[in-house]
Amino acid sequence: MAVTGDDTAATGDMPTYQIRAPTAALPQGVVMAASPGSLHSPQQLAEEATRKRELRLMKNREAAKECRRRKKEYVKCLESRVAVLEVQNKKLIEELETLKDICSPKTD
DNA sequence: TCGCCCCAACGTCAAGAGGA
DNA sequence: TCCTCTTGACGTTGGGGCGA
Repeated sequence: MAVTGDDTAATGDMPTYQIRAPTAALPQGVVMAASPGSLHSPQQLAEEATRKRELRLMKNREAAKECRRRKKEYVKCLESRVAVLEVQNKKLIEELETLKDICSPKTD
């Protein structure tokens, strides 16, 4: 997998959401087409067209699943970063208040 | 128990990006 | 220019919660 989101979670740069994965092997059950030169009759052509469509749908089905998986991962990463930044922000506000107390002149 | 709503996951289509 | 991949959009489906 080319997406390396975990190492940047909640710290530095956002992971690249859209990174192309190297083309994986065909899903199970997919059979490569016969060579086009071996097709002649309209029926054979129709079968070939159907087979190509089914192959395309199968690939896109898998691609959509993977795309959603990456998106969920990305969103989780963003959420955890938000959580970290909120804690950080809270600490800084507290620190600021402390410094204000220290530096402000006493008015008794 | 039933009908309704909400949500997550899915399959498909279409458009755009990028490589050959 | 063609082909493949990626992803947003949309409709469908199944499961869980909730009130009548």
